[in-house]
Amino acid sequence: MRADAKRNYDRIVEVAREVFRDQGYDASLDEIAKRAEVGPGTLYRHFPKRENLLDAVMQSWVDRVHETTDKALTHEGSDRELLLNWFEEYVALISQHKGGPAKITSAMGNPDSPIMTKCQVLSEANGRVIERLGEHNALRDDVDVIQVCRLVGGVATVADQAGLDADAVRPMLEVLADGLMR
Amino acid sequence: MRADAKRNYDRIVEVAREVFRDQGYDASLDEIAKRAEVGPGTLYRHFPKRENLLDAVMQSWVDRVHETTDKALTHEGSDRELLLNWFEEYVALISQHKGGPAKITSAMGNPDSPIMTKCQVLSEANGRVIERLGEHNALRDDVDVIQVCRLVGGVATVADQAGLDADAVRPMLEVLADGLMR
DNA sequence: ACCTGAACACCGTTCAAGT
DNA sequence: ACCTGAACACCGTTCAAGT
Repeated sequence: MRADAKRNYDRIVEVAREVFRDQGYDASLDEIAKRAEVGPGTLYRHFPKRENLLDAVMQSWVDRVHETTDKALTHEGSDRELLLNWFEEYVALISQHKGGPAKITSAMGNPDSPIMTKCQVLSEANGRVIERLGEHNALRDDVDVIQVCRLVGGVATVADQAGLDADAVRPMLEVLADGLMR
Repeated sequence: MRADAKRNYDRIVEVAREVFRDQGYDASLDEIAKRAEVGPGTLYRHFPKRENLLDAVMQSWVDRVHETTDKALTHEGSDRELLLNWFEEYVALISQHKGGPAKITSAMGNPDSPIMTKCQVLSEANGRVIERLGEHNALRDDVDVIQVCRLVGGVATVADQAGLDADAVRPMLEVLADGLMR
């Protein structure tokens, strides 16, 4: 990649991260191009679909997912508390930007999505937690990782779109945790 | 209301019902106006916000909600089966149009939404089922009607946006049902 | 090879003119 | 009182011209 191309690429991603944070995932691409001081064509050259830009923005967020999962697995307390705590972290992880929970959760399990690799990161994180609880025989034996992603993602999506706070989300996650445990 | 106004109102709603069914809730209002053979201003006069049009389109659907609830309450079988069967009907009811589950579920509990009365119909329907199961002491005593609407609506939203079929939805509803029962 | 920015298409929304 | 449709603003997307 040529030096000026890389410079533009980085500027666009940096600006997009700010704009998505402030205005959500449906923010105007035109404004992102303007703020990054590039023509709209340049943005399209680097990111043919909006989701390609989302994927680039989420790149720096992968590390945080791993850290959060590591930390959740060291949780002291009952299996139920561990699971519940993880679900809250999961909701927080995918709710960084308005509109994020819906986009991420609907892409989950779709191999053609531009954000597929990010979905895999989340799916694997969930897998680690489920596996740990599986060692204790704490979960139903028919639980599917992707189903759990969709269930918790569904709660996050509703919370995001209805503007619910953590206090309103918690009891819903409790229902999920109870429904998933033996 | 003047005769020509009523005629236009009815035409718009009729056309909108078809277009929403074919293209989902995000269909172009311009196209609806064109197909109904009215100017865009006429559509805006009758329906200042898109959701006012949704509300009018959903009017004829209220009867079906009541019928479906009546039928679900006569279900022979265990409490769990009754609840599960009702959840499946609920998902079907709010999934008539693409984009519907998200709009309806995020409006749930918001008194300012133009589709508030439709949300109340759904909430009351859920209340009747919960009350019935409450008589048998089958449910946790801390379940809130609106939480149930959000949980089942969240599953419906994810299914709608990811294009999942009934077979993929069922196990998720089972988790919800199990999590809600004692 | 990459960028620019004019140009196009589409959509929501408003409002002056008309009946 | 209601309708019409031109007009405006905004946005995504493309592509010929330029470096």
